[in-house]
Amino acid sequence: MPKPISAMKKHGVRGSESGRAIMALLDLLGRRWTLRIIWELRERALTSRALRSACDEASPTVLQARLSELRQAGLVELLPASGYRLTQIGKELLETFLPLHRFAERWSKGNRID
Amino acid sequence: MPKPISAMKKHGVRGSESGRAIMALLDLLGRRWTLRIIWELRERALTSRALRSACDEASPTVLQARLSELRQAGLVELLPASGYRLTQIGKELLETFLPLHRFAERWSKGNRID
DNA sequence: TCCTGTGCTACAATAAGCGTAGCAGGCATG
DNA sequence: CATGCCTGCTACGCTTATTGTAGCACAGGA
Repeated sequence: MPKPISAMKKHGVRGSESGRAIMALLDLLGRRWTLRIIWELRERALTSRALRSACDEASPTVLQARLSELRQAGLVELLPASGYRLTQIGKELLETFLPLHRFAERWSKGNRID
Repeated sequence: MPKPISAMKKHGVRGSESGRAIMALLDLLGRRWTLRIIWELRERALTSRALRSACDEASPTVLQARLSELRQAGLVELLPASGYRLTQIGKELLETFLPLHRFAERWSKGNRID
């Protein structure tokens, strides 16, 4: 880790001090459940509890933490009516790695997971 | 986390028991330094120490762990001569989120990181 | 009021990550 | 052989992140 989180300004993103946006983004996405959350929100808004179910009953502690970070980053927003959903730029992010889905299939075929 | 890591067969990938390749992939990529490592290997092979420098002097413990996982997943290989580099399918993975670079720039402009 | 669902949080325990230091092996040079 | 330097890799003690369980306050509907 570039810097201890506790040394950052509240809500900062590790790697951002490098001035390289890609580092900050990779760091943000490289935290547990972040990618998964974005993935689960790919086609519909979800309430926090529905999201938790979708994420295999992950701990609400981390989920809330990730949701805060994602909202802070402007990638996810909370609508009182329908729950959490991707923002416009959040959807753009999703689209950049939608091909990942097809890749995953190809990859798992040549890769003995268990 | 779907299951405690210690409950998995050695070298398994969390999420793989769901039968959904994308989950296993998202989980693999959603560990610290994994995305960054792939990124740093995008255009050249690196020795473990060079990779460590590139990754802002990250702890060798985690780096080695990630490299093992990535090799296990067939995305990275170690060449005695030149060091670590992406495999063919590893490069394909990289290409699926190369657009991330451009996205990161766009994203950071509308996002006050610090 | 009572029930249900929402977003969210406390808290203790476990697991992951970190930083320092150092290992064995290969391979050149003296 | 001895010395030095580089490689991949690991031990270990400490800090941080994540987990799991439980529960909060609030809002709406019956």
